[in-house]
Amino acid sequence: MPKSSLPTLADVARQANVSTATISRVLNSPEKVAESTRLKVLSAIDALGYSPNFSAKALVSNRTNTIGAVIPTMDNAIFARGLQSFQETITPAGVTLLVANSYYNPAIEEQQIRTMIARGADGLLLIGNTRRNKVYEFLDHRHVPYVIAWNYNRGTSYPCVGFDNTAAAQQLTQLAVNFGHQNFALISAAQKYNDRARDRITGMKRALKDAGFTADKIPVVEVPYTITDSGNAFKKIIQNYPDTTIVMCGNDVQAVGAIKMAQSMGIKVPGDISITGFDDLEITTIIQPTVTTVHVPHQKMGIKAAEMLLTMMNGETTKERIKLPTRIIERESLAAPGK
Amino acid sequence: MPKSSLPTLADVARQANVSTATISRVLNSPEKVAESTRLKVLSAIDALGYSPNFSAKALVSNRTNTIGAVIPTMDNAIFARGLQSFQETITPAGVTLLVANSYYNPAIEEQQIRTMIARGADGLLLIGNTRRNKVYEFLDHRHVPYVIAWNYNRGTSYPCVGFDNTAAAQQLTQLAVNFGHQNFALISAAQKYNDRARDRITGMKRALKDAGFTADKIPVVEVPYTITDSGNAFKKIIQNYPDTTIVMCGNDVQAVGAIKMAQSMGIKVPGDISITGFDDLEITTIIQPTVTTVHVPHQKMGIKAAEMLLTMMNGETTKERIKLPTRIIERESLAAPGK
DNA sequence: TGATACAATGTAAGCGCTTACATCGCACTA
DNA sequence: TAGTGCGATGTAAGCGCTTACATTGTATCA
Repeated sequence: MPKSSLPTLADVARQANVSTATISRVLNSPEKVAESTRLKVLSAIDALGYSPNFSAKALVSNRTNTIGAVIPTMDNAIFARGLQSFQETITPAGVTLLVANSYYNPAIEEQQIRTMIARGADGLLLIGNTRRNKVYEFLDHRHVPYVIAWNYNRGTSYPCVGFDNTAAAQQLTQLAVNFGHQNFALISAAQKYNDRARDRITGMKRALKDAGFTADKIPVVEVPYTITDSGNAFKKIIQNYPDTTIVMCGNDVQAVGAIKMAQSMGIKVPGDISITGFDDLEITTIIQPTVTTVHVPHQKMGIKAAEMLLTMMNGETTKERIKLPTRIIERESLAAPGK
Repeated sequence: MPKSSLPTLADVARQANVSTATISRVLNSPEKVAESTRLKVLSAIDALGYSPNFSAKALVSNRTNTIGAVIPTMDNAIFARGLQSFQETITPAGVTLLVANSYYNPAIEEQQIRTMIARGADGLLLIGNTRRNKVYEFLDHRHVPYVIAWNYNRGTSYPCVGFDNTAAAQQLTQLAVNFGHQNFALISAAQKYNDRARDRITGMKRALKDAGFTADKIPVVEVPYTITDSGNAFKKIIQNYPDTTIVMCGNDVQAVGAIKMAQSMGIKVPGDISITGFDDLEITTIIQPTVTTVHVPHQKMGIKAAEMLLTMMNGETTKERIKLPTRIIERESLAAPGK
């Protein structure tokens, strides 16, 4: 791969008959250079088609203008959309996005974080809070700013922008209780390495407990965020717990899977069984019945996270922690049992 | 942002009592170093928590192990999903992904491409073919390998991996003709800067012409890929062309928007009006009626593109051009008129 | 008119790494 | 024993840039 020999600062300097320092100044602090010189240099740059070597610049300035994002997967609308907003915010600041996926696996995530750091990322966007303390120490030690998004964690002190998964889930469950439901079942993503999923379950159980139910007896099925897996989970629930009147899902995709399966089994939603989602993805209004869910400000989260990171990269030590509001979206899939 | 003073090669060398060259060898060609020395060096590296400086390495080796992807937007499942597969393929090869969006705007795209190059991307993933020749010349001149994905273009010679949008659309339209439809209307994304959209329209019109229709008279409404915009487009079509029996959309999201609007207007799909999509997104099976569409191998495209790029980055000059097959997926939204 | 200040530019060191080339020491051979 | 070859290691020259410091030229003032 001979990247051919591209013109360097020295080439431009020769062409313009000035020193390399002057070229550098024209590029980085033009006000320090006389108008006439600047013009001369600019035209030399143009003539040669010069463009500064990124690596050299990064080496000496210790800045890459790159932010690394380590997200679970892009194949989930909530992250794709949030990342899009994130990017739209950092691009105007001249910062570029480096992306890696963890597949909800902390070991892989840790590896990816190290990769990002090794590549000189000036900042990091991280999702949720399921990782070893060692990682934070590592990051702090390297003085790399980072922001935790998608979850607002009490009891931690990392800069973060998210929302209270627990409270939102609790609130939604409370609503279901008010509708008169008594026999709950939950479908969730694997909780072990996913604090958002875990918090949602926690919130649901908390509401149930508050309402006087024996939360421990509520069936919880853990499956990936896919329509098929969730459909199967729903089927299993109905078979094992025929009294169930409501299935609450940790995510809209799972809710859709459950609804689809219900319909194919001849079960009416919400007539026979109510189903709820979480995230307020577009599909919740496409399917029939539309899905009662929790609206989450994904885009806003991406934007806020970006702004915080940008601030921190400028040396200001924001240890800000932003809790964004969520809200229950009542649609058709949740109703009183038997209605 | 004092990145604190991280240990350098020299530090490790001092600690292990060898020269910097030896450290470098241990890292890059261990077989050239004696076992005992290697162990000594490794433990020094470990003790110091050393990790090589990416910029310095890149500067001297002229390699960043980075691939840049310039896609229209991540906020569209087809790109998000394709990019996910793309990434899954390059990661094991030690290559990291740099992402930028063009928002379907060639000027922005060009800017982003230059940014990627300036950052030393070793390869580029580009979508479609709507850009000035100058860009290709620029890329060729810099010897940066690139792959055009999402469209297979006859008449060009760039390495690409895609599918024949024209043929697929033509085939789908042919099917509609066979069903007996006579009054067509099309909903598309803006064609000007989107060759995929353009090709699909071309294919549709070609089929219509072949069937003896006056293709020029077919109404075509251009709107963004959103449910709302497409719904409005549908409404407009119905108002202006009440005889319409089928609305063919350039994308599944648009099809969903049209169906939703039809239903809210009391129009039966496909009874009163048939509607078709393109891409075979998941939503096509969630909505009722399910959407007849064209299946496109997004993931495979991402994987193939990654493989090609990886090959080219190793110096092999694959000018390969891969045309992936598509296939019509017949579902419920297309039927004979009046059925 | 000579001293002073400051704007414009140049000089050169050094960022952390790779690698061509030089050096060293030892086993092997004649 | 001297000569040869080779594996293991060291030396040092850059890669292309930024920037502290040095230098130059010119306007300003007493």
